[in-house]
Amino acid sequence: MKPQRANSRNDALIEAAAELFASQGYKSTSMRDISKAVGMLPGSIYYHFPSKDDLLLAIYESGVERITETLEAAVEPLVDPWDRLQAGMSAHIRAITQESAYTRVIFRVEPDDVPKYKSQLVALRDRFEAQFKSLVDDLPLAPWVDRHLLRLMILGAGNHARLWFSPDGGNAPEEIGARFCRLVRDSICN
Amino acid sequence: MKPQRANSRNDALIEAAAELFASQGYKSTSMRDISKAVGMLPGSIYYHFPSKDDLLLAIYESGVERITETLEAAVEPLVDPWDRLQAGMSAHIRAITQESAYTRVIFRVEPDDVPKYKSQLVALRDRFEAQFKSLVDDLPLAPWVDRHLLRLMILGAGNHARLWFSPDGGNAPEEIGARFCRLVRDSICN
DNA sequence: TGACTAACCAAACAAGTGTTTGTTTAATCA
DNA sequence: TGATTAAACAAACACTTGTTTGGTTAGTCA
Repeated sequence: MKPQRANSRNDALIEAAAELFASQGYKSTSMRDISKAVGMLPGSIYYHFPSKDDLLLAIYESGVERITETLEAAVEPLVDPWDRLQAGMSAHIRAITQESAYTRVIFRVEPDDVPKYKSQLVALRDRFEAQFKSLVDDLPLAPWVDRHLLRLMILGAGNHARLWFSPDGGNAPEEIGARFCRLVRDSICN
Repeated sequence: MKPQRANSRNDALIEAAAELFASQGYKSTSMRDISKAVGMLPGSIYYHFPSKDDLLLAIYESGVERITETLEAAVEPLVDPWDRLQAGMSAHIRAITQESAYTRVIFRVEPDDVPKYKSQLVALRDRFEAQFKSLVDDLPLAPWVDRHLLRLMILGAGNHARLWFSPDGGNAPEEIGARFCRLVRDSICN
């Protein structure tokens, strides 16, 4: 009466692959790397997934699902538009630097790396970025502000954190998100 | 009396490699791709460069030299700190989206892709990013503004443009740089 | 003219790639 | 118990990878 054994190995496989894709990138991770990490032979992976590309696609889908839910959960209880943006930016930084490997893969692996599923991967990324559209649209801004470009700036600032964030020593993701939000919000010219 | 023939082929080779690295990425570009693009056999490349890694390093160095000079030239004649920042951001966007393949490689290929020269590539990137440090430091800002994080936000916003910039249809790099700068400068809360 | 060299070709090399095939083991279920 | 199936192994396959080696050609220079 323990039919979960089946899924457990499948989960371990996808988890190990996500960890490697997130830390080494897609092209630099071989099926042999993955098989070694999960403790099976290279060919055995193909019982669970038809190809390396499909494996990544599955990780991407899980990752986007997680990040969208996490972001929604962080924003939902808040009312003030600026509070909501801050919570969103914090969740963004968290997903990119700390959270599960699934979410980190989304920002590490570019859709270009998998021509076969490029459009799907782009669409998945868009689903996440779209969440910021409403966050920005709800801000009480002067009419001349370019909300589209503001959203792109916010997303860019968050994505970039992957390259400089340091888990120990520097600030926590929540602190970074808060400070980013304050930069956007406050008048910063004298 | 035409000893430049030698360098001309060398330049064509590095140029072709830069074009491919910028558009396809480092791992996805093979020496055979490069050799085909420049019109020689794969092995012939090794007369000019000792390895693929060294080829990338040379491109990186040229790219950083170009972008730093371009940025300096764009900023140098200006005096007002905000004008200088705007010129810098425009140059950044230009280098990432349009300019020579050399500069685009810097933002497309991550140092992680070349473990052998990772530290050198990171150092080269830093040389570029350092230029923004002085641009941000010279801004007349309220004392509570986190200049370090502001610089990271600006760099992130620029780097991100690679993923959404459209040469035709959308705005020109200069227009984007100007609007980005205005977003940073103006108070955007009501 | 003859030695020298820059620049390349032609062909292979060893290692690594994603993937497939046939087989085995262990658990499930009638 | 016996048939069935999930899940993996063992071994190879066809191909691509960066790179090396030895030879060839054309131009330079004393």
